[in-house]
Amino acid sequence: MPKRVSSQGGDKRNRILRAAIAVFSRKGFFNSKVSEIARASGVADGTIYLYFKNKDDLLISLFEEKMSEVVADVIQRTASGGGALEKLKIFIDNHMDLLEREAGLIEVLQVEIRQSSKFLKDYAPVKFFDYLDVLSGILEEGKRDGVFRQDLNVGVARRVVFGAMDELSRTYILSKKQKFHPSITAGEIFRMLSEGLCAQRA
Amino acid sequence: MPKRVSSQGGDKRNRILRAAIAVFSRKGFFNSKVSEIARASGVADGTIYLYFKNKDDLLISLFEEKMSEVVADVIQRTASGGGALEKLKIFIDNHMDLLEREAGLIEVLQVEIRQSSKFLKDYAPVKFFDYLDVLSGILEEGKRDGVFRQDLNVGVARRVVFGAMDELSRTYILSKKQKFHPSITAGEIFRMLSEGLCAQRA
Amino acid sequence: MPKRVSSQGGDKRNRILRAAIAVFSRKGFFNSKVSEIARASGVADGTIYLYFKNKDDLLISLFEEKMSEVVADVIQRTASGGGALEKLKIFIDNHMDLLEREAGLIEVLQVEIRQSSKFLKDYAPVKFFDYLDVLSGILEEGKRDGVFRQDLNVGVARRVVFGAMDELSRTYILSKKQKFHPSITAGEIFRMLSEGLCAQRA
Amino acid sequence: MPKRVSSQGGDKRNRILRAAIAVFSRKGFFNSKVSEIARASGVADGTIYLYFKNKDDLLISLFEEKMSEVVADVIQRTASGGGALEKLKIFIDNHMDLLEREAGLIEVLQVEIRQSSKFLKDYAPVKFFDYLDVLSGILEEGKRDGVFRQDLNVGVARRVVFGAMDELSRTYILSKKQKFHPSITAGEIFRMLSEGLCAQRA
DNA sequence: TATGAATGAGACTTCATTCAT
DNA sequence: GATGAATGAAGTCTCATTCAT
Repeated sequence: MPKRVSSQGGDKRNRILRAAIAVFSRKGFFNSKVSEIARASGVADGTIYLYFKNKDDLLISLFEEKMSEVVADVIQRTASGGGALEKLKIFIDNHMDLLEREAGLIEVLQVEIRQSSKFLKDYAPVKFFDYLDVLSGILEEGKRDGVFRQDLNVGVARRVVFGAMDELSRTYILSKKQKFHPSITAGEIFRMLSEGLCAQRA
Repeated sequence: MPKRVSSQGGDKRNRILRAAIAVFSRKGFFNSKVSEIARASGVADGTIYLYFKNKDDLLISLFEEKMSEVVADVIQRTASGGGALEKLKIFIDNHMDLLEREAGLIEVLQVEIRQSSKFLKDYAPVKFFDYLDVLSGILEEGKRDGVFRQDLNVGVARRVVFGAMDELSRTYILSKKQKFHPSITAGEIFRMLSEGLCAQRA
Repeated sequence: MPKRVSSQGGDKRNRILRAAIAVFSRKGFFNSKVSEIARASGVADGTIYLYFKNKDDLLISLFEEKMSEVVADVIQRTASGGGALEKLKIFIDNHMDLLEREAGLIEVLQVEIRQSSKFLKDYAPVKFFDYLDVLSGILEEGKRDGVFRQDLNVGVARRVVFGAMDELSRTYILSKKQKFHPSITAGEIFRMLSEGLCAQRA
Repeated sequence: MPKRVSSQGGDKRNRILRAAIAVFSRKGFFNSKVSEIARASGVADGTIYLYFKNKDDLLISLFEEKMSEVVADVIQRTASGGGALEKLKIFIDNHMDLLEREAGLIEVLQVEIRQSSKFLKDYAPVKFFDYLDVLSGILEEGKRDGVFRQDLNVGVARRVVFGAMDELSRTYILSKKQKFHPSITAGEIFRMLSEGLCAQRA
């Protein structure tokens, strides 16, 4: 297996990864054929097995590597936020913006990875937890600074935030009419999560 | 094809449906074999095809029928709530409670059906929209009564609510340690959505 | 198994036979389903097995019984012919006329029975030989009376006659435009076989 | 799909085709299993699908390709005949001779292809018509040259000739005792068709 | 006799993976 | 490293036949 870092930038391994995102996002993991990814990458079927152990490994590698970039990126972006609330806004904006910047990737994550824990033996989506941990960090900071409620259960809250973003992502992806523009929706989500649904505080 | 309505409750069609829920929820749709469902139902492989057109149809039927019951049930339950806020609480409580009452079903809905729009040709998960529509009704009522913010975007809000519940459901299902008990979590979700994350209103 | 001769005329066994002809002639033996024949007969699937041992037996019985009628009929018809030549003409006319009187039956015989010797174990199409024997009889009579050539090989000749009629039958059946009307064609066949292709005798 | 033209004569595609002829001719199309053809070809089941779309395609390809050779060959052979009558004799001799040279092929053509028009959707046996067209050409030539009757209906006549040859072929194939030797029979057929059955012209 | 739900063997076909070149 | 023809295990589905009613 060739080393991951190649001398050339437009490297074969990356072409396969990119093609896999495209194919998986279009047809789903189980309906995608390895030969299809090979064709889309411009390599032979067998070549894929020089870079990845098998089809499962292709999906996992894809997720791990791309998610690493996403996590590193969102850490940097939120770092520039003044306070927890602003950081949360950046996080949400960024997530929804990924829908446009990395449409295929998000689509794969949406449907494939979240069920992968069930189908792929012995796989824990570490990078997904890293992503959630960024959220936890923001929420903790907010609690510490008195911006968020002191009795906030961060474990639940981070899932509420992620779930909201994620569901709107799915809506966006599946909707053919594309009713919500992701960046506009991001604002709505942010307000709803920070202020709540109620007209006035109980 | 035998008639759908049988005099006995423990009818063959239902046995297949129940077995399918169990198998699909354990291994996922694509990893489930029809023969496995047959074995679990105590019928021959061919018998499944007397009641369902094919494997896809089994999944869709399962979803449509079980979701119909869930929708009818939640409509009735929320009807008893005094105001929109109480109805919302009931809705969320009920959703999280389904995790215990209908564990397998929820698991199937989680991972399979929601992606089905992509994989199953010409299938729109009508019953899922019915479920969301119940939420919309509650949110609209809340706006009308001044309980919820007047500028609430119901289309986004219902997805935020559903996404939050759904993500916590997944967390619950996938977690082997079962950190959050669903009913306790329901309270957290409700508070977070109604009041927001912030310590005080901006 | 009920006795073949039933008290009622419009008997169940006959309904099945008639339906089988219709179905086999439309889709061919291998593409026809027993349940389809049952439906077309207005009986239950299982009922067919009260009258016939299995699907093969249905085909064979159909052939034997209908062919018996055809043979008996053509014997009677040719008996009225004055000489061998006239009898031959009657035989050919009758064969082509069957295409209209018993379209489905002829179609089944065409494609199914003649290969049956290969597919159906231990089956000799006795009735088909009876039919050919009628032809032999005519040819022999013609030789005896000096109407046909003395050196005629009857074994070959009867096959030539039958093959010609049969091929034109197939043409008629398969042709959607129905170029040849069977009775007109019958005349052509008769002339060609009796006089030959040549303009004048060598 | 591997390229059709291989450098070696004993190419994989051809091995499959040859095996298919053997198996189809022995058991008939519907009773032949793909796995049987694979075994007879010495390839894996899946390999067949690298060269042919499906089982139907295998039959059709077999027919088209082999029949092309037969047509090309008979065109060349008849070309050497002096007149229409001699050409007709060559045509008939050749057809009967195929029974020995290409026994399996003829057997497949006999039973399978001629019914295929009914069972295989959207398939017209073009090559079969090409074969008949060679006959038409000979008959037309004979009419033009005054060798054959001027009032000969070529459309019917070519079917009479073909039907006669074909029926004798079947007789030969099915007969276990092999009463008629094909080449001897060919002479009988030729005489019968050219001169007719009658002792003297009516 | 008649029914038709149930059976289950077996067929076709797909496709992840391998390995000789 | 790269190829892609070949493999063959495995899955979905069909349908002739049975048998309890």
